[in-house]
Amino acid sequence: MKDTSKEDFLQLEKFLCFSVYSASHAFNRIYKPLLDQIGLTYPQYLVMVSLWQEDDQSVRSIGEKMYLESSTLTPLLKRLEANGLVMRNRDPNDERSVRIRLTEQGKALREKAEEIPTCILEATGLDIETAKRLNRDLRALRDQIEKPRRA
Amino acid sequence: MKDTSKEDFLQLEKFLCFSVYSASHAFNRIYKPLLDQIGLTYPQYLVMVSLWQEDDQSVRSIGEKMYLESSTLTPLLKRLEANGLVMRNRDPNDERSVRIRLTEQGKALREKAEEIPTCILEATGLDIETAKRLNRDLRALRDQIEKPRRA
DNA sequence: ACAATTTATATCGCGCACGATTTAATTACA
DNA sequence: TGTAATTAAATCGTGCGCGATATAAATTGT
Repeated sequence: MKDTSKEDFLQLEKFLCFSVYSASHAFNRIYKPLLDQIGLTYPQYLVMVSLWQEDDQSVRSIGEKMYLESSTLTPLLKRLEANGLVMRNRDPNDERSVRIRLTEQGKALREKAEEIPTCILEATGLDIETAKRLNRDLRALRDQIEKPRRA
Repeated sequence: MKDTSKEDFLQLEKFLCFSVYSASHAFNRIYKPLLDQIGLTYPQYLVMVSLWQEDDQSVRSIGEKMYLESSTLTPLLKRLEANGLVMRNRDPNDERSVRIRLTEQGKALREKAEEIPTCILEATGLDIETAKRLNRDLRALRDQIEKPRRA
């Protein structure tokens, strides 16, 4: 047998972390042409999805949901603000926190964005069941990894 | 029912792309403390894994395996070179391409890196079977998405 | 009330990651 | 053979993503 277990272990394709890494980039790439049409980047789109689901969130709240630091979100949100999609205002009840609210334009963008997920699911070639299972397993994996970080 | 199908659709957690996105970051984060010890970043580590598996590759070859552009790899490989882990030399048979070869130091690093995957698998809390299935499904997903891009 | 601590966001530097473009070498083919 | 087309890397600009640090506001403990 040519593949000893050690050699076997070193194959990139055997690394779960690489499959996740490359699948993540692959998603980024199919989303790009669709998101270009509505002027969003992929992370910006995910933030908008979160805001469409629940408007008027603090930076902190968005960060917790997206697993991102303020050092990532602050500039991203400023870009969304510069593009007229959100407003950033200090919370009068707690001047430390900044509330992010959708502008009318930001709300309106939802309509255009709504058809995107269907296009994507099509491109993945997945049946609903596999997609659901993958989603469930990946969430569990992420939560397991993040658990000690949030404790 | 409070969740209409449209509202339901907008939940971030229902987005497979977000699960992949956040799982990818999660992996990055657990690898970091381990990779810090051997002076590699996560993408650098993946390139090194590829080189440990097969030394003396062209930039192009690495790019195809990792799904990365030369605009990403060139600076990354220069950093590996600056750290004394690889050598970059034009291929005498085809001056267009650059061959990447491990230095002795780069080869030696493999020993230290070999224990990492075990630590990681432990942190994921996955049983082998689930890990294998996830890996298989994600590769299939990635390949399906990349297929039209490589055709 | 007030000093010490905690919390929320922002800033900075570094390293990806990509698209668009450039440069140089090779190949195709008229 | 010589010119056009293709190929391989590199360069540049933009936007993440994070750790370390800074700043300012709120909370805690006395």
